[in-house]
Amino acid sequence: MVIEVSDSAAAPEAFVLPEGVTPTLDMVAAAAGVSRTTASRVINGSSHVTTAASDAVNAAIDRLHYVPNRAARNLASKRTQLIAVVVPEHTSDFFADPYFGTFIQGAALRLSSTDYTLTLLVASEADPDKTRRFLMGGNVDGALILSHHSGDRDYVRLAKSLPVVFAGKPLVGEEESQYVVDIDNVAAAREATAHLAATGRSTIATITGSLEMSAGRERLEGWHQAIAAAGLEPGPVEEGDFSLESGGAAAERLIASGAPFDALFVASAKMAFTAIGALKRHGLRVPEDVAVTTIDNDFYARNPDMRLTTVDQHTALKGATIVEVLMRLISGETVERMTVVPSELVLGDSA
Amino acid sequence: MVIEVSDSAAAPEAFVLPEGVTPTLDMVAAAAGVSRTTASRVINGSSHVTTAASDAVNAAIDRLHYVPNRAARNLASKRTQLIAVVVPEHTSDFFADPYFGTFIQGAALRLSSTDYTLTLLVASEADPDKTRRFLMGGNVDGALILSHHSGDRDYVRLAKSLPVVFAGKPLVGEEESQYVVDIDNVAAAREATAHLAATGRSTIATITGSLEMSAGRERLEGWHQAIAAAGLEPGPVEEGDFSLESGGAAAERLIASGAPFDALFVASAKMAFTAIGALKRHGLRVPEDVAVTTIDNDFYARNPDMRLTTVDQHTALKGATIVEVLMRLISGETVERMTVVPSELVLGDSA
DNA sequence: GTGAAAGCGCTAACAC
DNA sequence: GTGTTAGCGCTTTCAC
Repeated sequence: MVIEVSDSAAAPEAFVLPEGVTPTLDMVAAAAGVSRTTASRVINGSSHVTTAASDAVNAAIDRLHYVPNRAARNLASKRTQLIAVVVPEHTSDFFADPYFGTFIQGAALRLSSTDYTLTLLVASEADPDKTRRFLMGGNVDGALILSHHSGDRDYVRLAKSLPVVFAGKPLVGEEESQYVVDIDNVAAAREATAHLAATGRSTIATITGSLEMSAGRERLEGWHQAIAAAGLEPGPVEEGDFSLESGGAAAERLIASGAPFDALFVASAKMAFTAIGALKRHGLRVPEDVAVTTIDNDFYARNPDMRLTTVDQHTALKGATIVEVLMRLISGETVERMTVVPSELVLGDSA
Repeated sequence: MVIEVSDSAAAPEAFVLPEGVTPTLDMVAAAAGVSRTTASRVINGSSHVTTAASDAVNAAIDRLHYVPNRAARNLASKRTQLIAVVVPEHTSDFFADPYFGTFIQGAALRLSSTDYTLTLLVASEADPDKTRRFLMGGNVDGALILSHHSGDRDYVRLAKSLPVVFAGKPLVGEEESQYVVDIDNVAAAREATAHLAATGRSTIATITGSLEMSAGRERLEGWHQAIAAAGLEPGPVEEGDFSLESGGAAAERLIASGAPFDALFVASAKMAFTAIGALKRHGLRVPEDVAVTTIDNDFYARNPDMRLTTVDQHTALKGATIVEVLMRLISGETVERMTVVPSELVLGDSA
């Protein structure tokens, strides 16, 4: 093609990559025989371009292996194409938790089908302002907050000047001013507890998550609701904090209290894992003596020793959904404040 | 300074943020009474600026809450301040693995003390070229490859046009042309196995990792070396693939084979976890009947049922180190092809 | 439908 | 040590 270049016009250079030179939009335009504007239009999928021109540009792009320069594009368009996933710094455990990875996977995968790029922002506790400055400084088009702790208040404020979506409800009120993606914690706990009642258990205890977090409180509420719906009396309650250790510790207290129970709803699989260990150490068989259900279908729930009967909260889907919501927000669409991700009971061997 | 502004020159506006207007470098310069260049110099920490000017600029920055625009900065400087962490798409398990999160944590934390931003790039298997284009298109200053599989060959090639560091050796040869950060797998396996020999065990079996991966092969080699050093005969060998299930399956085969053994080195804690489950199911006590050591001090090794005697490979440190190496590479320093991250034996209850 | 011209906010020679 | 002058590569009015 264009092998016989006459002396006259045409720019042979436009067709040959001068080795090591990154092609620019202008080169593409030249090679396609159109103006830079038209080339830009084609790249950005604008209509109002003849198919002829469009084809020529695309051909040139392929030929030159053209890749748009993000910095230039962002500068001119005043968009960054970057969205931040903000994670808390401290909890060393947080990163090792399968929840983190799975969530990120869902988010990254959803994002990879767009022009957006995900950046992981570790919220420095030593210098919280650094994170805020980065977010507010026009470095990102939006943010996903993947934390649940005290500092959340700051992010709620941040939401006033930047599209922000929370994975799970932040503690503080102001429900009206924040976007949240989460499962229905009350319903999930209700379902897990109802399963225990449905299988004939009469005294259902619970180990709660941190009651400082809405997930903890809501799951406790779900437990209450299911018990009431089944016409039972609430069994003993022990408070955990969603950590691995707290599950076993709470189970120990439950046993030590002497209050009898033949079923147990634990607010998370991570806690259920150690709670069951404690039950076994005390000679209680699961599910024969104590049937156990929980929430999260992660490693702890699928562990080889015993597959738990649990509520799968589709963490990867949650990650994808939160991205979805953020994208809508960024593009100016109207979005529900609360987006509920479906969850479902998965039967295992613990109940 | 410049408090008494006369009617004449000076721009009072420079001191007041016109509400909702993002301050630019020019505004900072104006407010500080210097040229844009000087302001830029101060921001970029260049020397050759009087402290007076420097102070004035910094004061203006604080007053205006100035944050540099990354796009503009990147465009002008031809740097992106972005480094990509490339992870494989497929292995859904990969993300849920504590290794992933812990590694990312280390990398992100190290990076947060720099001006660089980390972006997570999920290598699409459907369209591998997309990942390559993104990386080659001048979108990032460097890349960390956190995969170990077949596709690695592509990244090795990529390393020719972009600073790239691998977490763990890619399979393919060409050791001379790639930067790698890893523990000494041979030494780690040797140490874990030597511990078994040192505690008086005489027949040490092993469950290997995938022998398609250098980590798998090297750990097997370490096992061999330790056994030879102890003057023992090699025990039975079963091949796993680093997956959770493969550990249990390999242990079953080991038992089924009838070959006796009183110790077992498993190439990863993840596999050791299920392998021990299998041993127990067959009435073998750990460590009484079979002493077990492994590699990785993650959740699987610290599980509440039994803390394993294992080699901690300091995954977070590895993440930080790999960033360190990449940063050096980017800044043009000479770096060793291979950087070894220290590892150490941690005693538990399994051996 | 297409192009010309004007920047986006910053860094980097190059003079002074 | 500091300012002036050009762009970086792209999007985007605004005419045509």
